[in-house]
Amino acid sequence: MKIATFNINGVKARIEALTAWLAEATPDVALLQEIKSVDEGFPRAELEDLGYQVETHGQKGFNGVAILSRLRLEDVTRGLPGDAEDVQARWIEATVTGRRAVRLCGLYLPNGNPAPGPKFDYKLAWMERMQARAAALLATEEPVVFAGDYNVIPTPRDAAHPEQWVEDALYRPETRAAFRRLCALGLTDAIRMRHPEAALYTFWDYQGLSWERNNGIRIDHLLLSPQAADLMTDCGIDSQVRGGAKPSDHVPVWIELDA
DNA sequence: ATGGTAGCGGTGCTA
Repeated sequence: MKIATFNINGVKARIEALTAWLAEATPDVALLQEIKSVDEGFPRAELEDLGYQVETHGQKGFNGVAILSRLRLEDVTRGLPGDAEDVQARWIEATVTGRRAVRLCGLYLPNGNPAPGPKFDYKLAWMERMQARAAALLATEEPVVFAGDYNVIPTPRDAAHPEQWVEDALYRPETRAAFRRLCALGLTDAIRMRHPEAALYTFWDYQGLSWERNNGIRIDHLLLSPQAADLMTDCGIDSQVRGGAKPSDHVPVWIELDA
């Protein structure tokens, strides 16, 4: 079972790039972030025509997450528990069953800039809520995958120029500490399990010739429960997508599970 | 060097 995460930065602007990547990469499941669309505006038919079940959690203008799956999705839930006042569409869950059932969490973690400030406070509070949800899911001892745009640069190795990020909400000590607390629950960073030392990135800014200069950061992650980590046979980053036509500023990251 | 790019939606915000 191939599971990918992709921040597509606007699903309507990206539908051609998205369908081209799906045809090439053929993931069984794609977790999308920043669809920037309400549910009614999502280009559902184009993706259903490729054989995908489509589950969306949209919002007008900003944010928004979705799951595409060629295998049947069940028990779909929308929204991160823990704050009834939070209207931002950043979390969706579903169970996908191949030879085994896997619980999927698709997430778009808040950016948090400028820091300090209310947006940074929201980011840290959101990470605390994710901590609670992850702990609850880990207690099931089932395979669980937490995939998405974390807006977290975990270590200096995850940025081409870490010194440029020291004041940024993606790299501040509080952010990195919250990410480490998540990992300390027993989650495994799929890419780092397979490639502990490599300079690998998933985002290159549109500005300043970042792609041409490989001035990237690694902020899109798949964190695996112990039972999911046991099933992983491969993983990768489709960085070539960043060089394609009308690209997102993020690229897909994927895992293969023996499930 | 106080800019620069992109999406959404129809202005300024978000990233």
